[in-house]
Amino acid sequence: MRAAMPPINTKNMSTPLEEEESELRRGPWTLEEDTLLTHYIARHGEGRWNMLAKCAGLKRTGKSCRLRWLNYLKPDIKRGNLTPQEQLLILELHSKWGNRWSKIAQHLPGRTDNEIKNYWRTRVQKQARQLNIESNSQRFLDAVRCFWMPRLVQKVEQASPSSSSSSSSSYLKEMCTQSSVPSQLSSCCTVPSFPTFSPLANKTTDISNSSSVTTQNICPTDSINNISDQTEIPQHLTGSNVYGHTTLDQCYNIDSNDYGMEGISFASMSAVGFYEGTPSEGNWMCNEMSDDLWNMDDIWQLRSI
DNA sequence: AACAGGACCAACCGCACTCTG
DNA sequence: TCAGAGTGCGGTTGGTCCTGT
Repeated sequence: MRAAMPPINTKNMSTPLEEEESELRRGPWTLEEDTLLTHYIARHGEGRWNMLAKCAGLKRTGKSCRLRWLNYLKPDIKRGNLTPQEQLLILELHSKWGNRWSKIAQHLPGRTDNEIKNYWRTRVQKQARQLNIESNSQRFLDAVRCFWMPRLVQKVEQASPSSSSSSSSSYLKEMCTQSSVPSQLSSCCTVPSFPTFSPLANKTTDISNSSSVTTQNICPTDSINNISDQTEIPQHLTGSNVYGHTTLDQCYNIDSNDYGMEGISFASMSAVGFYEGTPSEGNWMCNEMSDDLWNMDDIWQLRSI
């Protein structure tokens, strides 16, 4: 992900004449506008955005000012790559709430709904396209939960074993301590328990020690999105939980240093019925996927067996 | 070096809901 | 109760940057 650059954009600066001609400015914000907005809010606070825009001397709509403040200028906005924890959280919360970006964003401090939405559209939906699966389909949701999320959990553990004090990992920890598996999550595959704050397990297990890996059943077959919107986050992820009936070896390559879907085998996908297509021209298997989540070598190797 | 295509992300749009007078 | 203003949200678009050829 590229670092967001300050909105310095002189070519979009209007001349006075142009400003007279068009009452309201549109397009990228200038540094001057950002300064005006920031200083005004620092003095008078947020709210009444239309009035604020006028009083601050901004030739912008109130909506535009609000969006700029909330998505970019607000002091607590966190910029830069989403951490594996955050990605995991997004996947999990999206599986529960769907495209409720603002609601999801509430659980990722410093991240905006817009940023999360962009992440979903550019990264997650890309995977769905390459799998020839509708990103809003249950099949894709299942794939995410059974294959992608466990890998993110691994990555989180490998990358920052002591990060449990962060807000997101604390949250995830909390998730694992709560239980109540939705009845619709019947077992269909087997995956390891994840250590500490895995949202997928309530057992603490060293993932690096395969002998200690325990299994649990989790299967997202039914619509997770149907889970009550009123349910607080962790309640559907629980101790016994979520991923279907293939073995650990089938499910993913535990030695992979990458995270996400990379390293997940075609065989395992097929085993649980996630992928029914065949590698062919134009589909995801034929694309180069340098930064993608599925390991092509594994896929072809397993297909040849 | 130039170009094309894709990825990324800031910003806009339209709609729905809430608030206020 | 109602109309208009304000606000929030999700979907979409367009510009910029990156990468591969």
